[in-house]
Amino acid sequence: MQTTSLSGVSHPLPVEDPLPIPEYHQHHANREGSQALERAMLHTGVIVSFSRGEDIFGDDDPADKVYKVLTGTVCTYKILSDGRRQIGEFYLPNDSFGLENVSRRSHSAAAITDGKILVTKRAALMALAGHDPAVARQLLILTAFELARAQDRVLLLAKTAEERVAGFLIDMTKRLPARNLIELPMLRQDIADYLGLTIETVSRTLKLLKDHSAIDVSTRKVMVRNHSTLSRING
Amino acid sequence: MQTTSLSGVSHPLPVEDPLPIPEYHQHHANREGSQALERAMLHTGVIVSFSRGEDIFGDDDPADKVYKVLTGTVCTYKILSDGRRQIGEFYLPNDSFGLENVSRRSHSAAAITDGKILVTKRAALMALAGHDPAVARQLLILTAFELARAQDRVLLLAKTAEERVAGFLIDMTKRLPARNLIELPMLRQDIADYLGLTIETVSRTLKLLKDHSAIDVSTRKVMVRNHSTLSRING
DNA sequence: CGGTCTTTTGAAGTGCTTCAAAATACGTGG
DNA sequence: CCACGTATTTTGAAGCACTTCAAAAGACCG
Repeated sequence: MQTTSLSGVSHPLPVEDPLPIPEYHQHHANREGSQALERAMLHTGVIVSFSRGEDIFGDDDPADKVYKVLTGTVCTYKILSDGRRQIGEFYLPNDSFGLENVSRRSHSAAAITDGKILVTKRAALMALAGHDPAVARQLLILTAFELARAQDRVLLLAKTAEERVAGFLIDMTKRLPARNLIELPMLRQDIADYLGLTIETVSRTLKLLKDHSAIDVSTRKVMVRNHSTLSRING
Repeated sequence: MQTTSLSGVSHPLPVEDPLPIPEYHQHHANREGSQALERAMLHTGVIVSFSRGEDIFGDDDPADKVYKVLTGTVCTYKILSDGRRQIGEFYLPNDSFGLENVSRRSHSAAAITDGKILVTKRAALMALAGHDPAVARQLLILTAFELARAQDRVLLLAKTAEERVAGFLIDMTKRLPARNLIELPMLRQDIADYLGLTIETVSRTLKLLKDHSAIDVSTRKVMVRNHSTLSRING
């Protein structure tokens, strides 16, 4: 297996211990087939290291690869005409991205933190899926799962600032390993660009949630004090 | 094949002439496999007639079926806590929906106009996909295509009212058969709920686009006068 | 510690919403 | 085909949630 680095430094990468898989994913990466796709990607793919802020692919690049986060956090984003940045999605360890069926990217992807991703040619995966139903099945499940994610995001963006922030935090508790302590890999600006708000509104809204005794906030950590309050606010 | 009606009236349904397929879809429903899934769905599925306003499935229903619009227009939607309705997506003839990987629906689906849909058990499709790679492939392509759609919607909702309406109209020109004359199957309120705006803002914004000589508007038709102006406004 | 980046806080501005009502389109029975 | 009642769309004026602009406070890192 090749190992390359976007920053030009090559990392010989030992195959690591299986990463802890959040419950969220275990539920979907279930039964037969789960390992088949994993093996297929590891076999045909390349591990790439990246550092914070680095671009992984650009807007309008050919969409011929599929990605899986091994460590670190990645986001897709697009710069709007007025200069604002909208983040499409955050991808945490074990999340796959780049699954959408387009010829060219409509988003860019960038690293939120240092990390490693597994990069696989889509065509190679499709070929494997063509004669291994387990691979095909798992690829479909992943894609259909990402679809549900994107649909939930459409709903989130229809809500008020307080509901968006609450929804974001609830989603994070489900995606991160520790249930009540959210260790945020991203900055306030990233959260703002994800929720379609300004950084000031995010800051003020977090304070509001804190005043409602729903959470405790520090710069990079959010402690969920009252999950039901948060859920109620989420709507 | 069975034929049922949600309105309780049974329609004996002759197999109709092949529906005109918009270019948009031809591009993706290409080559080998396209017919395989189509045949699979027709073979294992049921055709259901519905009339305007009727619900096709409800929020929290088991998500065990996949749908394809034959005629008419369908939308998925969710009622938010404050009573507002957010439309997830519109589905036009030949569009598939309900592909997302969840156990229960997070949206409801309803008919925007009278029409017919093809309803297939997801499990049946998955079983067929398990021993026919062409079916599996086409199912993945459809799902990955729907994913790209949903991601584009996230971007749309980040924009200004004028950009949203322009973007909506451009999308419609791509999805509907006639290129410059958009025959809207939905009401202003549906458009508003789709774009996360109020009906008043949609009305005012359409007028604005008309004043910019980008379009002509009547109640159920929009004529695109200047596609490049519309694209520029879209951002 | 000193410098820089990030976050918070405050005050004023604005794009969209809300509320209200007129104008128009639509369906239906006569 | 017209008249009438209802549903939809448009238009106007006021309000508000979030943004913008500005600056202080705090966090991070060599």
